[in-house]
Amino acid sequence: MSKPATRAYSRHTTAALVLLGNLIREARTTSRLTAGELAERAGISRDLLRRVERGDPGCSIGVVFEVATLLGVPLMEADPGHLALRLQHSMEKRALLPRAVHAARGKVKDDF
Amino acid sequence: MSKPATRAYSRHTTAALVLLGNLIREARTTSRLTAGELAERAGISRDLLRRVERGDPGCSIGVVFEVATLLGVPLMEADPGHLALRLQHSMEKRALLPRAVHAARGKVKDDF
DNA sequence: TATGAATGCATCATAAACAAGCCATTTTGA
DNA sequence: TCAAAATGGCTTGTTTATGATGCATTCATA
Repeated sequence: MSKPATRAYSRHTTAALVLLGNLIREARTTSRLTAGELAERAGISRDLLRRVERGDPGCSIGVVFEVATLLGVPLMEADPGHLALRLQHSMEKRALLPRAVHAARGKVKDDF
Repeated sequence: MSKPATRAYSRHTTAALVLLGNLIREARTTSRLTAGELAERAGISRDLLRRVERGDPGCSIGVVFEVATLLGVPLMEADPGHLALRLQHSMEKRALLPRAVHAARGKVKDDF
């Protein structure tokens, strides 16, 4: 009984997922690692790695990011090494932002 | 008995997750959307959105990416709009790559 | 400064991810 | 070519994420 995907994903989301999966697989083959080898290093099953490389939306984001990290596939950062810096800035910025948002009565940014 | 994260994540992975969560929350507050409103639009519970904004590694990557997409938070693409193009290139490239990797006997890219 | 609203955080039931194992098929390199 | 190895794709049982609910706390704004 294959689950009938109770959740819907936008085209953009699907594209991002599949792209990330492709990048991971490319990086793995470039590194000459078998699926079994990489799965073992990542501490996951070979089956799960297969889903990751496919861009399965149901995979845990932590697992996907960890595999990408193991292979050196860039995640959020535009230039490598800037992730930590961006995170720091983000944390500082957050301290300044309002902690709660009350329902907007006027116009809401709705153009998406 | 909540088992405390049987899985281990690297520092880099955690940073990327928290950063993405922060970006999502910043985008939400900037758009003046409450957690309940955004959760409803994303088709998820408010509780899950909270975990997403926290950078919980256990969240489905599809859910996280979908929320980010709803808010316009860039995912893989350096410049917006290039995701589809990158995906296309990736798919073409994949057709040329070897489909199986046999265990390397020589030296393996192991420097990570 | 009130006060209605938003958020944080528990708990519990349920749906879904995940691991393990197995076999068929494809691929690589000798 | 051919045999060993890698991959694809199931299935089953266990672990875990998720939704629903409720409540305490904090916040925004009138």
